[in-house]
This record gives sequence, structure tokens and C-alpha cells, in this order.
Amino acid sequence: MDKENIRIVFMGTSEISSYVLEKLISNKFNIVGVVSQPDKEVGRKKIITPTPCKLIANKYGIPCFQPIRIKKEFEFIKDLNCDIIVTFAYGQIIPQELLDMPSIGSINLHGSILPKYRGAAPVQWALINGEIKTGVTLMEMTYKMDAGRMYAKKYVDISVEDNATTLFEKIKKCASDVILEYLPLYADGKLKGEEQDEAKVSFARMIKSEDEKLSLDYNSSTFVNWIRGLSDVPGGYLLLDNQKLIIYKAKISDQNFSGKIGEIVNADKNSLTIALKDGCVDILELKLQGKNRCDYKSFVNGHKNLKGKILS
RNA sequence: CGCGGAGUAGAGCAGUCUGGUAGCUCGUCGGGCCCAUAACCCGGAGGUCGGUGGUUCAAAUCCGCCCUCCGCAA
Repeated sequence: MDKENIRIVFMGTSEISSYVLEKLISNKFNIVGVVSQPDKEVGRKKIITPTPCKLIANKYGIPCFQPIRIKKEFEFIKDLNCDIIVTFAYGQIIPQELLDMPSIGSINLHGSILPKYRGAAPVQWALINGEIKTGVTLMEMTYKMDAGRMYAKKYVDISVEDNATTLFEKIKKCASDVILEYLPLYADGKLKGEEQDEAKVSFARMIKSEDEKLSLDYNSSTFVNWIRGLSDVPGGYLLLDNQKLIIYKAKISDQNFSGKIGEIVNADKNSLTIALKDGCVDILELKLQGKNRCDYKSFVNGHKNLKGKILS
């Protein structure tokens, strides 16, 4: 089947979904409709901000639907007479009746190599758990989250320099490669797929606001991995003199100062180092509540008497 | 008008309460020392103190309004 003749509905919300959406459009796939989360109030000023996917839909004149509850509000998709629904980071559970609507089927791009890391935050959890590779899985959508047959997988390497921002960049490029390559094959029924091994399933739950408070009980590598998984947004933090100190970038220290857990054991032009139970961590980029993000040298420069303070 | 913090040299900060010549550290530039250096020493450049109106002999500082950034709440 020529891809121009396949009627596709794309469901997505975030920036990474919008990247994939635009790739599909520029590669001549026939997107007949976009479904995205409702526009939300953003920031202190509560400015109503359109989702990135909506912006792409508008740019290309594709109708965009933003139901508050897709579970109850999806009849409009019938009128689109679509053949395939493609979802990527949409953000709502899609009812079975809607999944069954397209003539060919409904598929999802997921930011991990399934069956590992089913759920809302696979990219973050891969970093937090210190994985050295992850990837994208193209799969059948079922009502049970991320549990359907797997049609294609593509791996990406995770470097020690990666954080959530950079890994999302890799994942979105990988996801667009996967969908551009496999969508035509799927449409022609050439992908037989593979069941997920339920014994190997793991979950990547949503990151909660409590998770942003870094724990001093972590060992140094876990501590650094949490920072990688939380950066650049929302960022993990500790408290310094009861003020939020967001840490964007850190690494396991080469040096081994002795000190109490959470103590700033060095603060000079060479490093800003805190002690943990199994070693030390150098803080590289940070932001104090009310201030701007800066590197550790600038921070140390303007804040005297840091050494010996205890972070909590 | 949701609550709070902040805006001073390229960067991070002090000075504001108590008005009186613009300050610290880092960076940068020049010089010196050294086998050498991101180390050390000497010197220089760089700021209409977020904007605007007011009070005053005099405003970074006190008062009014506005803009921007950040944390919280949503």
C-alpha cells in the first residue's frame, strides 16, 4: 500500500512526539488528524500554552483534537476513517473501543526496549538505574499499558554524559527512525510481532515531585544517576540552610575527602564536593532557590564559608 | 492583583536597614616568576547599580509605578 493512501491519526503531546509527528508529515505520510492533551496553564503567569503537537498540527493545517478525557470523548475519530492510529507520549489511557476503530490497527512508540520499563517515564528510569543502553519499541496498543505485541526495536547507547534532556533527544530521533521504517511494513501486514515475556516485565512509574528531593542514603553512583534522570527538568535538589539547592549535573569525585554524609567537604575553584556514605560527589551545575543556574565555580565564588555545611 | 526571593563590570556575590567618591572573588588583558603550569606575584581595562517618576544639597541606598528572572502554590 502506498503510504499516501494510509490514513493515519497521530496521538501525542510532548516535544518529542511533535518531532516524530513532523518527521511523518515531511516524509509524506498522510496524517488526517492529531490528538493531543488539552492546552495547559504554564508557569507563574498561567499562560495558556498549546502543546508542541498541536503547534505542528496547526503548522500543517491538520485538524487537532484535545479531549479532556479520551476515554469518554473519541467519537470524532470515527469521522476521520483512519486506517492506523500511531501514538507516542500522548499521556492518556486510550479506550479499547478507540483502539479497535482503525481498519488496520493501533500502534505505539515506547521509549524503552520492552518488556523493560513499561509505563510513563522509561527514559528517566533507565538513567536512574544506570543503564548503558535503552531504545525504542514499536508495539501494538492494548488496553493494558505497554503490554502489546512488539513489532520492532531499535537500541540507543546511553553515555555517562547523558541526562534526561539529551537522552530524550536520542530517543526522539530513534523513534522517528523506527516509525518511518516500520510503519509501511506494518500497514502491509508484514510485521508478525512478538509477545512480551511477562516474566521479564519491569515498570517505570511516573516521576513524582517527592522524587525530586535527592536522598543522602543513596550511594554515590545512584545519587549521580538520579541527578541525570531528573535533569534538566525538573532537577533534583537538596536543602542548603533550608533553601532549595537544585543540582543539575554532578559526577562521582576522583578525590576522597572524609566527612559526614551530606557535608560539603570541599568548596574551591577545583571542586564543590559533598560526602556520601561510600564516597564523594562533585557538584558541577546547580541553582539556589531564587537564583539562576550556574556552574560550581561561580557558585563557590559568591558563597563563602560553604565548606563544612551540611546539606539535607 | 495567589505567596516569597532576586536584578550592582563577562560570571558569582557584598554594599541598601543607618543616603555622602562603586567594592570582593573569579574571568579577561598586559607584565613578572618558573623546566613548566590550570599554581604564585605585580599592573590594567571593564559598571548611566533593571527601567521610570518622586523626596533630598546629595540616591545603588528612602517612596511610587513598571519590566525581567527564580523558588513555591496551581
